Amino acid sequence: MATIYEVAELAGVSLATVSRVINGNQNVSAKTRDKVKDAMNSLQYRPSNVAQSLASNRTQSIGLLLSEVDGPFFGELMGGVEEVLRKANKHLVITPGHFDVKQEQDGIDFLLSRGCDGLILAAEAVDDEYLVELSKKNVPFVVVGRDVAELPERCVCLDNIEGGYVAAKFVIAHGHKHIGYISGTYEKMHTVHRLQGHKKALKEAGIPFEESHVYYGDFKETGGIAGFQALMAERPEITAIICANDELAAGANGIAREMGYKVPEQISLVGYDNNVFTRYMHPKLTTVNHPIREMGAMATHKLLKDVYGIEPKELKYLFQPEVLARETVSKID
Amino acid sequence: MATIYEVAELAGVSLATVSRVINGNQNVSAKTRDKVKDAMNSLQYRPSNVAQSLASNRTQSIGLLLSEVDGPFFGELMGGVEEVLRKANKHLVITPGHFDVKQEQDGIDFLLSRGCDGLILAAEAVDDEYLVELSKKNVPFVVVGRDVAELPERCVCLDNIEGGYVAAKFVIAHGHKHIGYISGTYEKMHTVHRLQGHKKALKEAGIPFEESHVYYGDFKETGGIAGFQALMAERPEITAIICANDELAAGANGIAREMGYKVPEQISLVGYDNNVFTRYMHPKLTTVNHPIREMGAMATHKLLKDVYGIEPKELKYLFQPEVLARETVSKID
DNA sequence: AATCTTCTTGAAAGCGCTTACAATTGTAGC
DNA sequence: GCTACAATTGTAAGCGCTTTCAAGAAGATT
Repeated sequence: MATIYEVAELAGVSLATVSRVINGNQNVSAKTRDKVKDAMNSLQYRPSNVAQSLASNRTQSIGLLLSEVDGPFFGELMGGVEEVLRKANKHLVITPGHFDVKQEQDGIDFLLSRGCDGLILAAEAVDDEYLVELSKKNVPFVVVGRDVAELPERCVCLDNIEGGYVAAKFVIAHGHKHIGYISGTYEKMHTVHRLQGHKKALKEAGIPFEESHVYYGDFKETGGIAGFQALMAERPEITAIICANDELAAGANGIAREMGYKVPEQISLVGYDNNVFTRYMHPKLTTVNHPIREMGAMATHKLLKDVYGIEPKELKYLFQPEVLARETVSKID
Repeated sequence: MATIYEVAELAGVSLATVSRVINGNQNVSAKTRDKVKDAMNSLQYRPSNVAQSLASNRTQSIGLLLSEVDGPFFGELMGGVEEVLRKANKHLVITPGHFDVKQEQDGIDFLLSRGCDGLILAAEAVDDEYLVELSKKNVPFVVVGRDVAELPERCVCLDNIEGGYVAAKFVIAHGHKHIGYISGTYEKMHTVHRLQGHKKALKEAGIPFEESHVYYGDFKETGGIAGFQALMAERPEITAIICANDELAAGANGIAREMGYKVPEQISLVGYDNNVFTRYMHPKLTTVNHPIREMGAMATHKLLKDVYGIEPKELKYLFQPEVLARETVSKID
């Protein structure tokens, strides 16, 4: 691989001049520029990113920490980030945190030692305090999908209270009065918020909230299955179940069919997130839209502004969820 | 961010010694090592990956080129690669090629200029020749999901002829004689191979192959819809349709239901790839397993061996597909 | 005690670039 | 032709590390 020295020599100029044409510096005469470009071409020269980074203290790359590299949710997030970055000619370094505090911290350390100019953190395991500490260290970053009170303008998130609220309201508007709720792990703030919005809608409708209408599981299909079984066994009056995410809803939908319940005729179902797979479900899942792709894109815009001064068209930190009415909620009286 | 100089000074040793302890070199006395480690801790020192890379000409990272960063198929591939890399303490740099020749080439250039020690290429758009040229350039790489004849031991792929064969054989064994086939874009080798295997199975069973039983679409849900409509309109005797991938099958399944066909009672369906979403489908899709996660992992092992001399347990270049019998194929007579 | 080894350590070059700053060239005005 | 200034180019330091080579320290051997 040719280096800048060889290019300089072949073109008969100095290193500095070659560096200038690499970086599009205007203070180079057209003639010189052509000479250098010819030399670069004939040597098939490609600047070493590593050396550039060391010298300039900029890597032109953004680090993304997410929980897992597969899965529909994080896939969309990545897609949103990647698209914006690509247009800005910046690069993406991804590292998974696997829902684990230590791995998330290691991931952040890795991205930093890797010289990322800024970070996008979809961190779920580390606590707020850790992020607040990080923010004091002069590391540009933005958090996705989580609202750290001390860090406004650093968090891009979904209004989960509203999400829980609109889901419940939608079901109530369809005449349901006995509404089950399958929740994910309770520790997560977004779980708490969704349920909080749920309760708010019940209250507004004058429906008393009952703790026994709620099942707490993991965020997986299995949780949906277990939750459905438990709720229907103990509270058979339930006519609708709202799930804290789509995987739970998919699990519930599957077991409902197996147990002989007709969805939505006998039992209505609502998901959350609008994962891509919901369109392959039957009946098509009514769910709450979680615009994670747009949120990822927005987080990227914000970071691009902070780090490179690239001005975004608009900036928005709180996204509003809405119900996507499809086929799993029926009207009853 | 502290540098190695500061650590050296605080510990009262030279740069070289600090470097040795960073790299776990054995020729450092325990006492010195401790001094250095203490200094590193108290300064919160973290070596600069960039500087290390420049000096050592190794970045400890592997580049992965794939078509898209979201989507179940590539998600699983990434997952497989990432897991193996993480265990080997190497890092992953991902770049998407978006099914486009230019973007794939740029992606490879990027990964190279980025100093990746080796590449994993799930390249679909660039031609074989390009890869053969690349192989002459002393760049360690392995190709996933594609068999370049000139590059044995560099390609990890699925036996797609066998895949097409077992799918057709499975359907034939269930008594079907009029079998439709929804194919993806014909230019891709794996498409050709799958259809080739399909024909082989027909031939063995004494069923004449008819060109009008095949529909060529894209690889998306839309192709499945269009294909299903076209095939059923023109060849209503068809009782089973084999699709070149799961998305096509999902499309076919959806439109079948809409058109009032019962799957599998009236029409049987087979997919290909075993994407994760197939488990959310109803009825659950009978499909051909494509162990892309394992293939990604295997490609990574091979590269780890070539680049860093890490010996893998086993190496395997050709994976065998098999039919996962679920709920979309019925027995007829 | 003198010599030979083996361990540890340090000095210094260099990885391929960027970027002040200095030097040179070119241009315009007189 | 000369000066003043702008445009262009070059010099050289330095980014933070690795690594070769040599030197010094400590043990082993006679």
